[in-house]
Amino acid sequence: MGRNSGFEKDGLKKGMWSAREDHVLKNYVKKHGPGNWGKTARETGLKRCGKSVRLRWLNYLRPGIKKGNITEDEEDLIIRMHKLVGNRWSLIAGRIPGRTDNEIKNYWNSTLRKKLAEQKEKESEVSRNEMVKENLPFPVEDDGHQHLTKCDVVLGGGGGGGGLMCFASNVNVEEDHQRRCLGGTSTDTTILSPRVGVGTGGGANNNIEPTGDDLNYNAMTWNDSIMDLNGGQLYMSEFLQTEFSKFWEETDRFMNFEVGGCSTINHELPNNWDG
DNA sequence: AAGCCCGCCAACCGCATTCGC
DNA sequence: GGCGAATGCGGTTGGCGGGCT
Repeated sequence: MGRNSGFEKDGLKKGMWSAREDHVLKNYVKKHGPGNWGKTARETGLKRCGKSVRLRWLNYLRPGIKKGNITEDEEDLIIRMHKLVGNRWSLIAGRIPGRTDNEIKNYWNSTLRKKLAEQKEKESEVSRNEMVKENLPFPVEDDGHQHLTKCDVVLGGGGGGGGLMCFASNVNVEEDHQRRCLGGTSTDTTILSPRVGVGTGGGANNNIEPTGDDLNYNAMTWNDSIMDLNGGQLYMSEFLQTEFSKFWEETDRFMNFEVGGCSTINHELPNNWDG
């Protein structure tokens, strides 16, 4: 498996690592600690470039590396994280102990992408809009607007104040949406019906407001939300420190969107839920 | 049995970012 | 601030191995 073992190019060894090379690298790192990979490569006499040495250590030799199949829980987390951050493999790997970005990337490209595509294919066979419409107290016509899907999470970065907040809306966003559409000023890209969101800090302009009425035309688009995260490493890192199991639990409780169409089912927030 | 195909995954590569001087 | 080296990251490559014909 993998590259062929031990051919040389420009005086540097390429391809698969031998057991002896692993042994040498392990011993060296044990003595001197990880890092300074160029020096490590030179002093071990491994005839590998620093990059190769670093990669071998991080992806294979480093203590705590978990080998073997990805569990269902891990897979679930990968899918959810990927929805949030996209191909940020190192970020995703950071939330899954013992797994490397390379492993997750490979797993995604070889297994999950295909799996999800098949799943989506199946789902598209069902007329979801019809199902959803049945749950609404008034007739709905599809207006082609972009809507959240069940697993989407609305993220907003806020200025000032640390910590995370999680909010949810208990307005009937569908009704709200229809009302605003009648007003004739909505846009195609506005997220019209967020039910649950997370943001950092409080009260900043670019937080998605938690009420349908306030969720106006300056609301963030989905892409804006992601861009905001990318632009705010601090917020993202704070977010990634959250207890995900609890977070998803809350998310699942309130997000009952179905894919496509105007599709919310009104949920009242529990009185004691304070986000 | 032999040849072919394809999925898996370790490793490579190029680019971006960070660090140290 | 500029520059080179080191490090980090994500896309891609390519060979092994198993399944299929």
